Amino acid sequence: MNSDELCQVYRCLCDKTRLRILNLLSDGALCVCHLQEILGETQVKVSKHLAYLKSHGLVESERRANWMIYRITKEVNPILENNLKCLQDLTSEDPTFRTDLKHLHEMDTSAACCPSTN
Amino acid sequence: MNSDELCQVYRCLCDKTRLRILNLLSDGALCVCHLQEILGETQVKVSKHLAYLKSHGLVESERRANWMIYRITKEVNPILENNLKCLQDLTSEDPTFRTDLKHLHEMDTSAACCPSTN
DNA sequence: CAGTAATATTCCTATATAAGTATATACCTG
DNA sequence: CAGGTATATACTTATATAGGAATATTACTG
Repeated sequence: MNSDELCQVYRCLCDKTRLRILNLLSDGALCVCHLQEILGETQVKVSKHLAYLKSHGLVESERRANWMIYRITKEVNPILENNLKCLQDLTSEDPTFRTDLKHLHEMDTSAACCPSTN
Repeated sequence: MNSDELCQVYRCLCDKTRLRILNLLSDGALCVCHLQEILGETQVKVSKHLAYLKSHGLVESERRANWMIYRITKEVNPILENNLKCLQDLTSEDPTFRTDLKHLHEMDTSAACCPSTN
């Protein structure tokens, strides 16, 4: 990785919605509709931020029927990995991250779109 | 630190000139003219990026006669500290960072503006 | 105090990007 | 294939910010 790619990773990290998405995906893959529900944001907004993250290689996606499942890219960028750990440390301090994760864990994962339901 | 402050740190990190500055300052305090010379950028550009970093608390400055000495803020933000370490790891891979540090070490530090000359 | 050096700020323009509205695409079901 | 659901894209507007030119500020020197 060079300095320009590094800047690009930070550009991905400097938006709150994207940080929230990455925080949630750190816990495992999720479909757009679940992200949308947890974040309480519009479909367009979530979809566009996911597209941004994907276009810069931080996440990857896979279609399952109607749903698109997003996950942190498997060969994780080391810088990203490092910062995702920081995010987890912040979870205890920041109410947004904490509440997001709480919602995630309370969520019904029996729906067809749930990646775990395979 | 909360999620908004975290975003702001990443905003500081997502510009190449600022990353180069932080990389150099990781090695110790420097005046604007030295940064300017090493980076090969205009005075305005360097000064404005330093102002940006300062306004968000990543660096602090101190006047010494005609010169302004900038350094990484002493009570370093843990996220910043973590990423500065990553920068150091990247130094071996990225030509820009490496060359900047090389210039720094070759620089004449006997000038009046040098922070070490105290 | 006049001149000079170092640095900061103001004003301007160009570009990236965030977010909304509307529309398109992909896939499933009957 | 018609209709519905999930997701993506195009278009538009507003805002942040990068960078340049000119100017202001601060401090030193004689």
